[in-house]
Amino acid sequence: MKNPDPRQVACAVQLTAVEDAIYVLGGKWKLRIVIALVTGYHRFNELQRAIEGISARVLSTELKSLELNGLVKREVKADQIPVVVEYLPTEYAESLKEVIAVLGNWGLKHKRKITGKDAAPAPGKLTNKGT
Amino acid sequence: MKNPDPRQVACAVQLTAVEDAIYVLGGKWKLRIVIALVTGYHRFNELQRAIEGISARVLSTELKSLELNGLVKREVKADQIPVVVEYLPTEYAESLKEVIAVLGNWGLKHKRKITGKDAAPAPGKLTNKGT
DNA sequence: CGGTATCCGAGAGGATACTG
DNA sequence: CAGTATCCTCTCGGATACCG
Repeated sequence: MKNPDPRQVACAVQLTAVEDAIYVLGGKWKLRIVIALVTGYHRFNELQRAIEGISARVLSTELKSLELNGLVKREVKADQIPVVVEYLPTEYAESLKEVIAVLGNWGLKHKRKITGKDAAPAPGKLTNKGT
Repeated sequence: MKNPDPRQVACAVQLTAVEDAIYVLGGKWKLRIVIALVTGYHRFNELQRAIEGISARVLSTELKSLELNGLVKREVKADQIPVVVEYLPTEYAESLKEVIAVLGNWGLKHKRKITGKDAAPAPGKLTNKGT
C-alpha cells in the first residue's frame, strides 16, 4: 500500500548493495592486496614488498579479514623444510577482477582529468571508517 | 635495462590506478552520495533523508570533496524566494555509473554468498582511512 | 531550509621491536 | 621467512547545538 516511487526503490537497493561491498572491500588496503594476490604474489613478505607502504601488522590483519570473507586461503606447506606459507586467492576472488578493472580504469581516467598528468591533489582524502 | 616481469608492471599499474580511485571514492559515504545524486536527489535535506545515517556535517564535507573532484556542481537558485540550493551530478559523474553497478552487483552476490540471505557479518569492518 | 561549529570517541593503520 | 606485540597518532565521522 504505497507503490513507492521505483526510483527510490532502485536507489535504496543500490545503496545497500554498495554499502555491503564497501564493507568488505573498503579500507585502504583490501583491494590492493587482492590485486597482488591474483597477480601471483602468494608469500607474506612477497606481498609486503609488492604492496608498497603496507606494514606487516596491517597486512596480517587484512589477510585475515579477506580470509573470513572467502577471498583468500591460507595454506601451510608443512612438508617443506623451512615451512612455507602461501596465501592463495580463492576462485571466488576472481569475481573481483571486474571490480578491480572497472575501478582501476576509472582511477586512471580520473587522474588524467584532474591533473593533466598525475599525482594526488589536495582534495578529500579517501578514507573509510568503521561500520 | 631490466625488462621487468610484465606481471609486475601490470600489477603496479593496477595498484596505483585503484589507489587513485579509492582516494577519490573511498570512505563510507562518497559513492552512496553519488548514487543518491544520480538517482535524482538534489537538495541537501533530501539527500540527507535518502542516505540513511549520514549527518549534516559529514554530508556537507563530502559534497565539498565531490565538488572538488568535479563530480557534483553546487547551484544556488537565487531567484527563488527562500533561496534554493541544488547539488547536481556533473556529466562526469555518469562515468561512475559503471563503477557503482559493478560494485553493487558484487556486494549483492557477496551478501548472498556469506550469509545465505542478508545482513552484515562480524568480519573485518569495512573501513577506509585517510591516505 | 541549508548548512556550520564544537566536542568527542572509536579504530584504522603507521613505526618499531621482537619471536619462532 | 612469517608473523605478533605494543604503542601511538590521526582523522573519520557521530552527536548535538546553533545560525541566517
